[in-house]
Amino acid sequence: MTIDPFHAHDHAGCISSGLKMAERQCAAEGLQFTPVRRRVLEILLGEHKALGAYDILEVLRAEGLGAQPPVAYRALDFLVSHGLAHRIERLNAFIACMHTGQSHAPAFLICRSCKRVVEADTDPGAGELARAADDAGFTIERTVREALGLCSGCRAGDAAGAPA
Amino acid sequence: MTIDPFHAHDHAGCISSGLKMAERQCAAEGLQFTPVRRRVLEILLGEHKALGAYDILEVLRAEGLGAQPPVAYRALDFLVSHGLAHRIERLNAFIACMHTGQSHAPAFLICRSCKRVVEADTDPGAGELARAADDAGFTIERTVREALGLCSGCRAGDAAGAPA
DNA sequence: CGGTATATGGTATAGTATAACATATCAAGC
DNA sequence: GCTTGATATGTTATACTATACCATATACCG
Repeated sequence: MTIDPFHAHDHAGCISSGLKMAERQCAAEGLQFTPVRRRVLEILLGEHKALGAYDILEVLRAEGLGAQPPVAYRALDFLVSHGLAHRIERLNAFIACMHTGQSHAPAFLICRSCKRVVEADTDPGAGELARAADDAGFTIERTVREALGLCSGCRAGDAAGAPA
Repeated sequence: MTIDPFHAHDHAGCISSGLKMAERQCAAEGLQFTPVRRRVLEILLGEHKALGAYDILEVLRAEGLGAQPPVAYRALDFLVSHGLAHRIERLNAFIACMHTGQSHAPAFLICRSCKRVVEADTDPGAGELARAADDAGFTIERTVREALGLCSGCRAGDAAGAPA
């Protein structure tokens, strides 16, 4: 695991290095890293939480970068399809990738109390899904692996409910 | 794995035994297995595919069992919260449980071609999510594990597109 | 049989996502 | 530099998914 947002870290560094990685990748692959796409990634990098498409749209709208849902969805589709962001199925929401460049099979830990999400990089060939697929002769193309629960900080203060 | 819907099996048996298991469990736990709940489970058992809440509502409506979305969602919530059905996050849809009674951490294999879904029962303590959670001091309460790809039958006939 | 919890029926609305079409911009070759 | 084809943006309208809320009915228990 590279960055653990459940604990203290250089957060300004998350944003700037995330943007730099994305610029480099887009240049290398001949992709257009347009202002809207860049800004959406920046918004996602600004939080270690998953943001809904409409949360992002609200920001874009306030900044005059686009007012209609397709603007946000298109930018998110671009980021997700090039591995710069991930969709969290359980939350119908999106989060910046924390492992850009590495080929990975991401898994996510989602804290129900503080809402933060950590991306854990895992071995694509390992795990229960791969074993079950082997047994059934099933060819995996994409996996969704998300755990909900409490991060260590929230468990300390809160065994059941959800404060902020 | 108990039943593999990707291959031939006694499908009438899926339905009748699924209903019987549910009756038994509801009786044992003092739950009301009402007509709507029973019918929704039966509809789900009739397919090894995930059905959307509105697909189910359509059937209920045609049969005079309820016409509004909350009717379907309430029955589905009941079934899911008692382990008689599962929600497939990736599809925003629902499927009957194929392992009723066993305490389990289900994982799903979803064929993008024939749309069938198989439930694989796995060891809750194993896998990449559990390892990542241990590393981070995270307490898992629920997991989502879904793989998308091609089942063996569909891979044979179709390497890329989706026929039926 | 009266009271409390649970289930049903319904209206209205919130939240998530995409189809379809028009316009603009980019990137490359001539 | 201009044409051309591909890519990106802007917008309208609508489809799909889900829940809050209120009223009524039924079930279960003392």
